[in-house]
Amino acid sequence: MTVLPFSAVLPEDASDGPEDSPLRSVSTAVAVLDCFTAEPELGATKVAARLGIAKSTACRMLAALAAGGLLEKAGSGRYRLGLRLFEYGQLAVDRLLLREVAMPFLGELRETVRETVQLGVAVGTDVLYLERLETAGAGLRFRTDYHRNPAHSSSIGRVLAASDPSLTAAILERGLERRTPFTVVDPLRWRRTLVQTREQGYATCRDEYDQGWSSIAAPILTGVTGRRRAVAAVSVVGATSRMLGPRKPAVVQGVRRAADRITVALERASS
Amino acid sequence: MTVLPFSAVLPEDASDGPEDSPLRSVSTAVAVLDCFTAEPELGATKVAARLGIAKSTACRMLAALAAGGLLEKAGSGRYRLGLRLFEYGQLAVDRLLLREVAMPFLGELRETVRETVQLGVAVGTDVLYLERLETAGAGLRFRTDYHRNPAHSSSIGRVLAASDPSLTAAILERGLERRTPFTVVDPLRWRRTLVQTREQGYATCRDEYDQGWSSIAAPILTGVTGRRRAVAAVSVVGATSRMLGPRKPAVVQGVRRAADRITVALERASS
DNA sequence: TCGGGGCGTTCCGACGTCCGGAACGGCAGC
DNA sequence: GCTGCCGTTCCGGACGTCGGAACGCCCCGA
Repeated sequence: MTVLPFSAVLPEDASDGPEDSPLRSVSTAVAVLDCFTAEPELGATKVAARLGIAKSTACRMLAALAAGGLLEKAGSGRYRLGLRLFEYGQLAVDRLLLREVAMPFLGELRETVRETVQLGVAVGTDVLYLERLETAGAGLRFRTDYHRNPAHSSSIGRVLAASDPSLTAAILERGLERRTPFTVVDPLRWRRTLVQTREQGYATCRDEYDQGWSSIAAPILTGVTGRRRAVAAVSVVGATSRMLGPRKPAVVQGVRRAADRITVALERASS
Repeated sequence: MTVLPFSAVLPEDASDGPEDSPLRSVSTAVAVLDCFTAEPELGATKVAARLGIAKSTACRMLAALAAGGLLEKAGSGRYRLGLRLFEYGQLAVDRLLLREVAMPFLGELRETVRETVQLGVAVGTDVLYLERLETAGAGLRFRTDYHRNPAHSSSIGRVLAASDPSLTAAILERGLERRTPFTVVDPLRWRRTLVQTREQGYATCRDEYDQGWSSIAAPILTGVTGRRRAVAAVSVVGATSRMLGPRKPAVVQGVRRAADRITVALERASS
């Protein structure tokens, strides 16, 4: 089992670029799948328009993907992502040593802080959440319907960027999109948050993604001493008043402790 | 949002049959993906051998899928399932009304019984677990590294088959594979468990999949009265002594109550 | 240190599969 | 009932794709 897949950074997004790789039909099939990230249900016409291919081609693609279970046919000729993708996805993360090792510590952290706990990695310039443990008794429930965030407005993203110059560059090149009035969109100020993150050993994110919600993250490190890099990060997210008020020191300590213990456990397990 | 994808039954497995659908390369690409359900890591040679295609073809397929993020390249030319599949999979289940509606009730059920709680649907002749809520204080932890079971040796599968003759037939046609000395492999006896399930309104499964572990399941129904069908099922799984001993009535009541409430909530939400 | 085997990758020509346009059939709305 | 929209099917021509063989690499054993 491997700690993490290779493409932790820049897995070549290729949102609309002309796929120049071989196996054109396979490439377009993947592009067809990608259409369903934005829209939950799509028909042949819309897919064809979005990809600039013939309607008949789109129709064949949809049918072929549905035959393989990657898509499923809804009633009126529309399609949606299939459950087989859920299976594959579960297999993919189950085989990640990182997740397996981190899980018990995430559970403990949730018990300690009684807030939502997350485990995230970088995928391109986004943060992908491999795990999210919710807690019942944390007042309002945190939104659970996303699994990917722009890295710049996330405490996990900040932690990951702080130890990875190429990720930092990629994020800045993509641009710091404003989500709330509090999102840090000035490159210089954003870079300063990274410096602070390195000094403190943890990152915070106050109201920058969803107003009223803040998070604190700490890095899970790998590599030899002196050249350590964050492969992932642990974060706690909750209402801003609970995160950055009087409880902040306790939360910070909990997050850092969990991340450090996962780091150690990961080293032992991958040896 | 839709309650459940269409292919709740028989999404055409086609494990090794000669794909007669168009888009041959897409079909083989899907077949390549399928190879990774059994093995976590594969190279071009093994994929080619398993599918009976040329090594060069397999290599191109792997490269194309990796370019799309569905696979990721491990160090030495080997590949594994990519994190993008995890994303797609999460999207697929997030868009299921069933899961969204069921979640709070599953959480409550876990608090009540303090055991692992599952939500499952039928996929072919297997049960696919859409959600599994573990509990910290339940003694030994239940194995968490699978998301798909043969339906015949699962209480959820029994509940689903009990209200679906075509699923029953498909399961029997595939054959009742023995997993433990307690697995019901006699078709007649197995049919009787379905009858009992219908009479009781819930199903049990004692030591049939993993010795020492048993489960109790109740159906989530849909459709008009008189012609109701189980689209999914809730189950509680734990050590056999805790499941089928003195606590059994309490567990049964809890499971049935949760399933009934999800049924009602689903009707209201999809109207 | 050297040689061999295994593996992933690349190259090439011939084959055949896939693309795009147009026509068909079903559905919903006006 | 008509009309527009959409998913699906059919067809011929173009070009992407397949399989075999050769290459380079790494690992293993001598």
